[in-house]
Amino acid sequence: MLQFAILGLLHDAPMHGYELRKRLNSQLGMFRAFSYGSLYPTLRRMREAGWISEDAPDPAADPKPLASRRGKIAYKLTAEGKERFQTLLAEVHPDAYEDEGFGVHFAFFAQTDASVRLRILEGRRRHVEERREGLRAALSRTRERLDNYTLELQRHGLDSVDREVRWLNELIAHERAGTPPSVTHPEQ
Amino acid sequence: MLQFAILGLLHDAPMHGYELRKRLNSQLGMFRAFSYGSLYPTLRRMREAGWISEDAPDPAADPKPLASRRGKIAYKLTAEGKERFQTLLAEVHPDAYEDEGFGVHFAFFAQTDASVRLRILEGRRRHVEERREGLRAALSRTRERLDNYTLELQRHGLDSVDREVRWLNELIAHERAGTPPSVTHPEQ
DNA sequence: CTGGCGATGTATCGCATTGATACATCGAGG
DNA sequence: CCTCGATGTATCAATGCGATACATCGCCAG
Repeated sequence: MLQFAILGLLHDAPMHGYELRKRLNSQLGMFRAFSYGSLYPTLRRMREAGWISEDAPDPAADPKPLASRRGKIAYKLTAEGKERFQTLLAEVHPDAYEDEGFGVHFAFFAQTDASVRLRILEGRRRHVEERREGLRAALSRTRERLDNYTLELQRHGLDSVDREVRWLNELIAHERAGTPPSVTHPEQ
Repeated sequence: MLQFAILGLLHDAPMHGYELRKRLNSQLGMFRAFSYGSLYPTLRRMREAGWISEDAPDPAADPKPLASRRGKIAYKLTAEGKERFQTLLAEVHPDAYEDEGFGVHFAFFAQTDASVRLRILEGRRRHVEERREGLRAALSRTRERLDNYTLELQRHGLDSVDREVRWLNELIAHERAGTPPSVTHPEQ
């Protein structure tokens, strides 16, 4: 998940951890927030796996006698890392239906095959529809037994799930027709 | 957060852990999912804090020689637990603006003072509006630089944030007018 | 020109949470 | 009778979070 997002961001250009975190939370963080506490351990694991390399500046001449000597580190993809990203892009893992995973995978849709896009969108729709049915059932089952606020909360939740289904339907229709999405409403 | 939710659910009636988890994910889990791995440790901490008691059936006659002997445990609130719930209901902690915290607190709005309801709704609105401005800025800043899919994702995110603001506006208006919410649209 | 302040940057620690799994009982139905 | 799904308690490794520490740099107000 985090690894997939990092691979995708570094695919464009090498980056420092700081920049990486900013983009994670602005571009991909619609559904998810990431902190340094998970970023740096993940970068270390990815380096150990050989996906990325750390481009540290020369640790040569160092007039500072202090023990804490830190330089800026530019992380970039290795050949294996690019390969790994392509593999992840192509596979339709169940994670791609979950809230977090879907957002990340969707953000890289422009680099994916049309068939993969369609399968992920349809899987996501099935996933969301299942949740919708669960909410609907809960709402009609517990109606009259719950107070207005709880009902309103459930109704709002059902509403937003409903909207996502419609959004997915539009995207799927575009995908089947072969036309790109989001040409319609230009600005709100 | 989890503790608050458990206190609220046990306030109605004693419950087993299994039932507790089901309700956490159906009634309160609109924004959040809970697993046993957090439920049981939390229940243990709450018992140690004196807020709940575990009503275990007699561990007396036990013909099974096996080491693993487990009985059903009914968790229920103590007097301190009820007191603790009232305290949490009345305080407007910053957590009440976050996604997870807001959903839980909102679910117990029927048991809260009108002034607390209003302050939480307004704090939530401010919080969501800030996120909306961030998304708007990101969208207009990166337009033209991103592909259609990423733009569509950001637009969808902005859209749902926008809808929540409108929802909160309605609720706040009802709150100020003294009328209960959700009387309007009866069914979708 | 200097002192502070905010952005950039790397890194770690304790704790909570997840997701998977194990184990156990019980009622319904083929 | 026997399996299957719901009910039920519980733990474990891996992962993530939130806070924090530390360091450099540019800018600009006093």
